Amino acid sequence: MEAASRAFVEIGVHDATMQDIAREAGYTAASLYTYFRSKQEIVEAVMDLLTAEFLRVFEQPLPGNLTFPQRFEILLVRQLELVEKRRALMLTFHSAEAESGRCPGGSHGQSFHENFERRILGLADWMKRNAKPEELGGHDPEVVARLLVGMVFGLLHGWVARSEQGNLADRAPLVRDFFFHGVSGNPKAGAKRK
Amino acid sequence: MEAASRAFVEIGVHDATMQDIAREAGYTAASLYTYFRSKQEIVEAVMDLLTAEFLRVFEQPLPGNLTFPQRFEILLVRQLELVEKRRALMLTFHSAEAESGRCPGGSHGQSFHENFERRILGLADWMKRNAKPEELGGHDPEVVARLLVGMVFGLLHGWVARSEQGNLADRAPLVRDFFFHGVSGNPKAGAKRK
Amino acid sequence: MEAASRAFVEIGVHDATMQDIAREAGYTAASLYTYFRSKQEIVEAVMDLLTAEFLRVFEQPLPGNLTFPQRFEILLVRQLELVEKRRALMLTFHSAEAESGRCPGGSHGQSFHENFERRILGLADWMKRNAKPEELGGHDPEVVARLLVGMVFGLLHGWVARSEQGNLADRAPLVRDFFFHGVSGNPKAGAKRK
Amino acid sequence: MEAASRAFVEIGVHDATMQDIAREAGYTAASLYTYFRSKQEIVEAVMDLLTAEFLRVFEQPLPGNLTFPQRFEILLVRQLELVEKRRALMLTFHSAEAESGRCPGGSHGQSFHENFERRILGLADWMKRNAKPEELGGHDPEVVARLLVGMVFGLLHGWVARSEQGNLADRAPLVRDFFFHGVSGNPKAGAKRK
DNA sequence: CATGAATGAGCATTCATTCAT
DNA sequence: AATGAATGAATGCTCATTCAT
Repeated sequence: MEAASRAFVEIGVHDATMQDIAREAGYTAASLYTYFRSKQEIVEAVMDLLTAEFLRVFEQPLPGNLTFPQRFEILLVRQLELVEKRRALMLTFHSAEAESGRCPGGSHGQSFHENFERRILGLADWMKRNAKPEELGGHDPEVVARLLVGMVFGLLHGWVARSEQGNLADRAPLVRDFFFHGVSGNPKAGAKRK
Repeated sequence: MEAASRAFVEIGVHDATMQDIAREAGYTAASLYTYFRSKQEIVEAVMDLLTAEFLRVFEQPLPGNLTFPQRFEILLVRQLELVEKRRALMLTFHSAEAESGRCPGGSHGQSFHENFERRILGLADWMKRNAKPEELGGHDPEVVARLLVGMVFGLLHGWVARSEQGNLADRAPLVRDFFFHGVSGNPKAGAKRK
Repeated sequence: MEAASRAFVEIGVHDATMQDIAREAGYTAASLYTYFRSKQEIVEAVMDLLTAEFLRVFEQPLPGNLTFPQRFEILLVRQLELVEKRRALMLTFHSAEAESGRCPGGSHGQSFHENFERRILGLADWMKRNAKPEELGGHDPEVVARLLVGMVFGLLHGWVARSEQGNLADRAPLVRDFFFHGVSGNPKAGAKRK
Repeated sequence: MEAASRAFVEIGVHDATMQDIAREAGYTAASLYTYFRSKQEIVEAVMDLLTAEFLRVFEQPLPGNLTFPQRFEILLVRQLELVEKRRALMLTFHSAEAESGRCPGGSHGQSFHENFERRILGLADWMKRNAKPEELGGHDPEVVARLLVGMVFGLLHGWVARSEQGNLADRAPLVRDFFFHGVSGNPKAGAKRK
């Protein structure tokens, strides 16, 4: 699966052939079928692995006596670090989602779509456990999660598009401020941004 | 190109064959080559069309005597309406981005990636023209645009994932509030949301 | 047909499309069908034209009071000049002969093969009319013609292969000597060659 | 490659499809790609094989104490036997030379043209090693080789055109005489030909 | 006479997958 | 467990040819 990830990143999920994956793994294509029933199964396994990494972050323990904004920032940094670490793979999957069209037969398992949703629901769940409703401004946690994941996706996209240097995680304060106060900024803290 | 859009949506950008596109258009595959040099050219033409639609919104005139938040909301509604109208196509393209791998040669024209960026830059430009820097909280307009487009993407994703009923444009107030004040909500207006 | 010749030379008989020929002629492909029933017919027409040029040389009058070797040299120069003038086309056709395989149906008319033979038979006929049997050493005129045309083909090939400068016709004395005396040279004249 | 040769002969180099070659070989078309990267590669491999056969003849040892004419005749017989054995394939290739037009890029490897030249140069080399300059009448060995190969080509052409019976090798004495003495014949031996 | 538009028939090539060894 | 060999099923693209205008 590590090898497959590399192949997907370098060649693209769809364009990577079984040969490519096998070469990366040091096997022949035929051998892959000892471990996976199909290419689709490999794709899904790699996707699942990635999603699992994200979900695991939501379950990592946090220091007990923190406020929601403090816990939020820690989570955000962890997520951004993970995004950064897996950025190539994430973008690759973002590009392969509908590859198989509208699920002919509806049977091809975990699409990227589904994985994206699982990540959002995981975050929404974390929100429910870590924030009181009024700390989310009364918003539906799932919607909030959706907006946040979207924002991170937007950042990721720009980060890659411009081959930006520096850590994506450095953007955490920006995202945190935006998340809590929007463009109006933190009125209590006063405006002091880049 | 209308036919191609339909085929892409139904079958997926990659899986749609020239036969599929042609059938949808009432032609044979060979005929398509009278108008496009390759399948890739069709894909790019459709992408460009979609991007052009978005960019056009940024140039539509707005009533003169409006505040930035008011102008913002109008733009947001227009964008959301467009997203809604083209939702299937957008999701399809979101899934086909890296299809050709890591751009061997870097020459295959307008990828989805590029189109996504053009949309963000178009929005950033609109921000510069319509908001004073302090109205964006001093943030870089491009970053703000990126976050906003990301949020909309997140909403679109959920909307489709759950085959949500109702207009996506109905979410405009939600996004507006979130954009200006984050989860903390509009302190002046008081918190009274669903 | 001039345009077709150009297209054949530049692109190859098989690879030249009707579009190519038409472009060269200043027409559209469809228009060609006003004058020729098929591409095959164009190919044959061009071939025939070339063969006719060769055959015409065999009918050009020669000064009356010349010896066979003298007449031979004049003919040779004329042939070589023609070969030189049409060298590109000749080589092109040499490359397209069996293109259509073993004549499926046997109906596709004048192949290059046939044209090659017509040229040989024309030369054999000229030999019969211009040389007494003993002047050909008692050889069958057709065989002699075949050997001679072969030699010229060999020269042409090398001439093109090495982009040789100078006139091919300059080789006439060489070929004449070889034709009459082989490598042993003209015993009467003594050996004085390059 | 044996199968490819058969297919080329029967159907023509260009018209033979991968299917044809595969069928002849008892495989499917896809299987051919296990051994050759493209059809062009097959063509070149078969050409090379043929050329190699010819070149090998030039390296076969000859009895030591023979005169040049005697060695020449032995070589000639061997060449003619090879031409006879491979006649169909040779004629097929003679027809496929310029198939790819004027070598766009000039890189498509061994064309027939090149193979033809290699054969001539091989013969020229043999001449240099086996004949004293005066035995070639002072002629450039390459030119002599070119003329000789041309003559053989002319004979081959006629042999096939008329589906001639009998061995092509039987013509060796004819070619030898012509090569050494031209149409004037061997003055020492007196004229006694068919 | 000329052509834009359209197409049927092909063709080289790719690739996930199978299976005997 | 591993693979060399093989393939069925596609797929993008080409091109000679037709025909209504």
